[in-house]
Amino acid sequence: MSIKYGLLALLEREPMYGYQLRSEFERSTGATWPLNIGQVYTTLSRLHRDGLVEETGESDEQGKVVYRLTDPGRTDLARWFTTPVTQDDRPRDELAIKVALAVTTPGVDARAVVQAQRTATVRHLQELTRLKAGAAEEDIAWLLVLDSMIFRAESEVRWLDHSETRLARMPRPPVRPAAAAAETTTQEVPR
Amino acid sequence: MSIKYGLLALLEREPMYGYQLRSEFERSTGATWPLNIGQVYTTLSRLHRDGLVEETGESDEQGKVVYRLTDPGRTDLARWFTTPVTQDDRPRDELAIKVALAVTTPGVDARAVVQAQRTATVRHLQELTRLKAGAAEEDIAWLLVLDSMIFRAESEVRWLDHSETRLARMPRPPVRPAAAAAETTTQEVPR
DNA sequence: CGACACATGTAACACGTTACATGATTTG
DNA sequence: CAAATCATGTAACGTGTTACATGTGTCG
Repeated sequence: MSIKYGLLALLEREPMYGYQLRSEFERSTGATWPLNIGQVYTTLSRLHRDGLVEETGESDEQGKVVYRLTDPGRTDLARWFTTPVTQDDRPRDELAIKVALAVTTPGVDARAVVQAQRTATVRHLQELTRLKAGAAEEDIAWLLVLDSMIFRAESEVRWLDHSETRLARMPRPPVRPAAAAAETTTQEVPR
Repeated sequence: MSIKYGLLALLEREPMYGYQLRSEFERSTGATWPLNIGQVYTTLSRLHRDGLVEETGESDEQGKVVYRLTDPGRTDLARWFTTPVTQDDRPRDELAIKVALAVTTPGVDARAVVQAQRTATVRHLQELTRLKAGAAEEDIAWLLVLDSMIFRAESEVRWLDHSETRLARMPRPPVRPAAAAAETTTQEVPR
């Protein structure tokens, strides 16, 4: 969904062709989320099919297919901007799922998972800080995206620390991978 | 991807059938990310095709198709648990994209977007706090997921506030939707 | 000329959602 | 018995990625 509306927003600024849309999108978000060019074309064709964009007469130079917003497209875009993002819109959080399942999966040391992630996230945070130092002051969009990622990474580190202390005062680290699992449950052991 | 490994992790705990996998997954994550039952079956068939799970002889009751991890499946799962989530793994952040594009889209009041989102996120945060108050102390997985969402929502509010002040000391709120856009740029005006 | 960036598209596949079809078991 | 829940699956579609095919324009 984000791509669909990303393209519509860029077209609201000015009519554009596919290749241009990709570079503008990546410029606006500091190439944080590189946009696959194939997807731009398929998304554009769907937007065209649904009447949200139309081709300006290809009076332009050869090849380039320039698109422009239609009125329904403008309406849809305005709706997107005025409607907040809800929990249902957000994708599953892989990290949260991983840690949540780690605590109940036999043979997995949940605290090791948390610590490894913490190292990776802190490293990422340093990279973000470095990027921010070199960012142009007038590139507001990119600065906002950068800050967004920094805030998120910081909160992730805090959550990981919080999780570690919560795991520290817990019953028992799960038993060893292979041996000693049968004497408690005694389920039917195949082969 | 999270689903694939979610299923593998549950199967590491104990062999299960599809319907059971869905309920266990939702129980572990507090029904935060409801799991579509159709997807469970298609994912299971892919996992089976790729040799990561196998059917235990359907010695079980009629109907129920019970799956069990294979050794390659166990290996793949262990790799998932020991490899941190990187930036590339994460999906695009729709909110960040929305705000970033709002600042450069004519006719869109970026600060209104930020404020509307803030209201929605604070409301969500209250709901999460309410949920946490009623959560069982021993349900560690669900508590971790809840905390994860709380930490994230809090950081989102902080970022929105930060963005608002950044937007407040900015050149000019973009011009009105329709009129008065041509006298500055004088681009070719179609139709 | 040859390499590289620009530009458009298609095919194949993975993943995700919604909706439908089908039947067994449980329970009011 | 009727309705709800349990249980498995498929079809259609949207979205995203990777890879390929094809051609133009530019520059060393």
